Amino acid sequence: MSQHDLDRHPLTGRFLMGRLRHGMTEDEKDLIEALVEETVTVSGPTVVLARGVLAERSTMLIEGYILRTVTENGRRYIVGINVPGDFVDLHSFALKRLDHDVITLGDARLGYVSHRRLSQAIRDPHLARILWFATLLDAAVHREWIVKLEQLTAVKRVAHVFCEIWHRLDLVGLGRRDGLRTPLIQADLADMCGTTAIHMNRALRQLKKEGLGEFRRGALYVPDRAALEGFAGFDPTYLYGTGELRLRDEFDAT
Amino acid sequence: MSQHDLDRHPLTGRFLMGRLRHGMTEDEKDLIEALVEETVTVSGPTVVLARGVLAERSTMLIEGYILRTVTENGRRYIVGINVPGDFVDLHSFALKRLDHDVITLGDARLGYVSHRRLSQAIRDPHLARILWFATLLDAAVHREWIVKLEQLTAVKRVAHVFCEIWHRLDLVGLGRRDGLRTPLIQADLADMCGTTAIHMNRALRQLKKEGLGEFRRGALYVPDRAALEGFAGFDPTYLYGTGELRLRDEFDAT
DNA sequence: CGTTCCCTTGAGTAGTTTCAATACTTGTGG
DNA sequence: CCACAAGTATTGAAACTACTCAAGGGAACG
Repeated sequence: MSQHDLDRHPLTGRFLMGRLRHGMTEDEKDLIEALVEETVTVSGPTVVLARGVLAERSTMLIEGYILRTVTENGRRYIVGINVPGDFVDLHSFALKRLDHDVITLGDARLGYVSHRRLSQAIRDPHLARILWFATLLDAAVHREWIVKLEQLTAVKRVAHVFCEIWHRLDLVGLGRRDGLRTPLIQADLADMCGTTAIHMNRALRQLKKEGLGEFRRGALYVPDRAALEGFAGFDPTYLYGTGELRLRDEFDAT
Repeated sequence: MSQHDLDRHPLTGRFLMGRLRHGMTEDEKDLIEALVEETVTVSGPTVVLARGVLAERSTMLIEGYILRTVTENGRRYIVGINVPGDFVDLHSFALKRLDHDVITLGDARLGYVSHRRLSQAIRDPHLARILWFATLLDAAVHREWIVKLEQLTAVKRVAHVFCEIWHRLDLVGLGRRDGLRTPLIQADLADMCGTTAIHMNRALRQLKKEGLGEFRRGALYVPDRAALEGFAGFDPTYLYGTGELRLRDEFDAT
């Protein structure tokens, strides 16, 4: 089903895959694919869009990972992570200047979309709502992070982060069976979970000790996915791909 | 300046006040005011929109406060608070079903806007971008909460919450000189800061001891606002009302 | 005048941070 | 191919922060 989609839309074929993509027409998919004016491949940490800089384009993440970070008092905090198919800074189209930095992690392939073209595209109200929806998905993920930071200890937080990344990879057809591979290091996980790298190290050890997962240089090996998700209290509903919140035909109704 | 605006737009006159409102034409303001089909006054906790329920209208908060909550394992977590002028569940227009509950706090006045009318309204691309912007502001606030939960101890978290509410009230012309009055109780503050009511009680005592602010039955008295903001590490830039991120003429340019 | 909701306090336990020090890994230049 | 440097991962001990359980106090409202 989605292989044809990926062949036809090699740059944006994962955009909203598993979510609203089934509600998009072929014309709309083609149009979004055509929005990408230029693609680049980068390696190592590259700033896609820095806080406070006037944005004139947005970026589709085609391959690789991206972090959204805030630096305060010399320390870095991570407020989100992106996987392929994410229109990572689409919100800069309306905000114009972001409150955070958008930075690649490891090797990544990016597609640039000028705001001029986006302005044209949103003249179609249906397409506008699809793009709007995509930015609101980010906000839903933010809320889940807030809940989990309010609720969980460090061990469970990192377990939840793993579950989320894994599920998001699944949604766009990149999930593996036994875990995940990312360029993340322990310090990154710490910055995502609001803890120190030292404590994160102990948290990972505990995960391993309890047989929930083993993290070794960016790769997580999970013997029992359900056990990990249960431990973290992970419920993928907030990702709007499965479960009660998933969009059905209502979207076009009103 | 804004008094005339409030007279002319008694229901929606605070919408985006201090932010993008200066970039709206009189026609647009009138149009938004006319979106409100019905207003209601409620007292006590009232569910504006519950998680998972198909939304067919959105709600403008005209007076009072609203909380966004998530209930998990029998415990409530607060992921955001709204003040007058907030289009509290505008995001339900694109999401259709929310991942969280939207609940009034104390007495409140609400204005309902049907999604049918919103669909009409966003045929105007400029208006669509204004509404889009409003929902992205929420996301920016979410990110700040994430950073602060990752960064701060309970005492500083609650101080930050106070600073945020105060500043947001200022933006819509409702800020007081000496602090703020809300229907919040200590348990609410605890649920916002990811701590227990007992610990919140001790945190508030410490705030008082250090002369930063005294919280008594919903009212906060602050002798030195700058001291409180410094203590919390509060920087209002993320609210997009002042500072480097504030929207200038760029919005209409592209 | 009692009930209910909200606030307060103490003591013991669990989770996290900090500082200091030590290993392991990977890539680079000699 | 080895030695080194830089980045990453690991460990221990003491101090701090927050949680839980248990109990009591105070104000508001019928």
